[in-house]
Formats: sequence, structure tokens, C-alpha cells
Amino acid sequence: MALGRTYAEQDCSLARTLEVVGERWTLLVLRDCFLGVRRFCDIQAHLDLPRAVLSDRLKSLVAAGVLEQSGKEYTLTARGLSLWPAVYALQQWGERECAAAEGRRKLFRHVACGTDVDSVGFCSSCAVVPPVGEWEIRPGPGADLSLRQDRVAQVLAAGPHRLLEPI
Amino acid sequence: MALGRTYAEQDCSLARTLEVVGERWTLLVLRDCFLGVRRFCDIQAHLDLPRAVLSDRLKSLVAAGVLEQSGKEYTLTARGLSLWPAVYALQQWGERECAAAEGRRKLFRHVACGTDVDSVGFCSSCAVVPPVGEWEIRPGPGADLSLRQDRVAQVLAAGPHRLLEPI
DNA sequence: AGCCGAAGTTCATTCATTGAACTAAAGTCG
DNA sequence: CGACTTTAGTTCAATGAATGAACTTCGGCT
Repeated sequence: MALGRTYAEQDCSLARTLEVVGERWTLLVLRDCFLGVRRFCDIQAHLDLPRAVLSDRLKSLVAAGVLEQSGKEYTLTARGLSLWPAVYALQQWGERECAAAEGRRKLFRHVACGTDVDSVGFCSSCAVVPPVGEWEIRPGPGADLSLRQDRVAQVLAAGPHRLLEPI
Repeated sequence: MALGRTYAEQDCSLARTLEVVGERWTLLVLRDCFLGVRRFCDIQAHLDLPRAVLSDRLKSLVAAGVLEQSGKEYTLTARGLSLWPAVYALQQWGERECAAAEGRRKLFRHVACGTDVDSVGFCSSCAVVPPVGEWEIRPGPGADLSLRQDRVAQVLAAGPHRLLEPI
């Protein structure tokens, strides 16, 4: 038990979360789902991870009720969608603490009003934290658009993209 | 390189973050640091992880500037402290989505006013997200106080404990 | 029917984790 | 002071997970 994917009997909600999303690659797979990527090959090409690992992670996430599979498409469930604040918080830490020389790699904006959200996801003009479906991502000054050529990277490089909108 | 601890060249801040805190055990070690645990053996006993792994993770975190070591004590740097929103967001997801039958395992309160913070860390009576040093943790109805007997578990089971306060 | 791409599976190699045993230094007690 | 204990690690063989390449399977297209 103590080996691999679980964390020994701890009375700890963080350990419970990490048993679901704490394995290598899992959070990056979920981030792709938030971007709207739905197909196996698109995720695989974007993240450049072994197919066997992606297959395993998708199965685990479906089993945990974080993703659901219909045909060949994987989409976030309500449970999965509620991970967004955590994913965003981790992403923002990387933006601040592992910053690119030229600035933010990615910028997020509330589509309803056009205002950029802050580092906790708060929209200052609407005074709310918008649901993730109302967010839009666009490349920032620190983005390196030449790094990846896959389909997902191309869509994101092309300009603003609404989260969850199928890619 | 793509093996092990890093994530292939991705222009992605989430990947940068996960290179620092994404390995197995790392976030649980940091959670202990937020609780105020500072010594090697206390962390080891609380998490029940192999000493070799703890040693490796502490070295990595110090090298990444997330922790600093003075003598035998490890404490969070400013960089480390700014991970709290992400750690709390992940913990809250576990509380909601992997809930104990009896309710919350842990409850958090703003010490300045005594109000419980919400799931994004907002104190409704002060209308702020307090800095982590002003948070207090206490066992909730879903806590299983019999699971662990180590020193850290005992301190937490005994009653409210202010975060970052040395255990 | 034959071809192509998407979505996997299988497998040998490489790497990480585990747990037990060992070491070294600092603190405790008689 | 000297023996004992605790703390803070290191070392190592065995086990489990990740990798990348090759292979399979299925649906759609011509």
C-alpha cells in the first residue's frame, strides 16, 4: 500500500487529493482538459508523455470521477471542474516564482467584462471569482511560441481561447 | 531528461511549479512545514515516509529556495509561504470531494477575529484573505484522532494550533 | 478491399521508491 | 566523565513505476 500511488493511512484531506491528482503528469493532463483538449492524441502530442502513462492516468481519473469518457472524448465532470482553483493557484506560483525573463507566459481574463483576473482568480471589476467557463487564456509577453508545434499549442498561440471550449 | 523529476520543455508555468513541488511526498512535507513542523524526525514520524526520500525532498526544496535550513530546522522561505493558497486549495478539494462521513477533518479560522475562512481562504468578517501566519487549524467532526500517535498528530489533536507556530 | 490515423496495448530497459540496516553527532543521565 | 539515547541522516538490495519503441485494433475514407 505505502508504495506507489497511495499515501499511508493519514487523516488528511491533502493526502486524499494527492491520491487522485498527485501522480506524475496527472495535473498537466487535467490542465489540458481545462484548456478544452478532449482527445487522447492531442493530449499526448501536447504533453509529449508516453502513451502508456496517459492511458493509465485517464483511466484513473475516470475511475475517480474527475473525468468522464464518452466515445473518444474525455471531459471534466463537476468534480473535476472544482479542481480549477487548485490548478490555477499552482500555475500562478510558477508564473511568479519561476518567471520567464520577459514576463508572464499566460494571461487570464474574465470574458464577461474583459478584465484580467488576479492571482487568486478574482475579477476586480465584477467583484467575483468567475466560473472557469468564463475565463479566457492568451499568450503573455513571456510566452515562447516556438517551443511546441502541436495542434493545441497552435490554437493557444493563435490568440485568446476560452477555457473548456473544445480544441 | 524527460524522465524523473522534470517535465520536457513546455512553455508552461504549471510544469515549472510541478518540477519543484510535484514529486511524491513533496506537498505533504510542505504541509507539515506550514503546520510548524521543523525537524527531520518529526516530519518523518508524522508522514511515515522513508528517511532517504525525506532527505532527498528536503534537499531539493532548500535548493529551490522553498525551504531554508538553519542547523537542524527547516522553515519556509517567502517563496515557500506563497505556496499556501495552492496547498489550501488542494486540501479543500479533498475535504469536499473525498469527505469523511462525519464531516470536515480539519477546520481553519482567522485568529484575529475568530471567523472560519471559506474554501478559498477568505475571511468574511474581515473581508480579506489573511496571511497564513494568522490562520489557526483545529480538528473537525470528521477527524480520526486515533489514526496517528506521533508528536505532530498529538499537538494537532489537542486543540487549535496556529499555523507556522513551531511544533 | 485497401489505406490511414486515432487510440490504445505490450514489453524490455531505466529510473525512483521502499524499508531495513548502518553511521555519526549531539544531548541526557547516573 | 562515560554510557546510553535520540536525532539526523547515508547506503543498499529489492520492488514498483516511467520511458520509448514496436505492435494491435478500430473506425472512417476512397
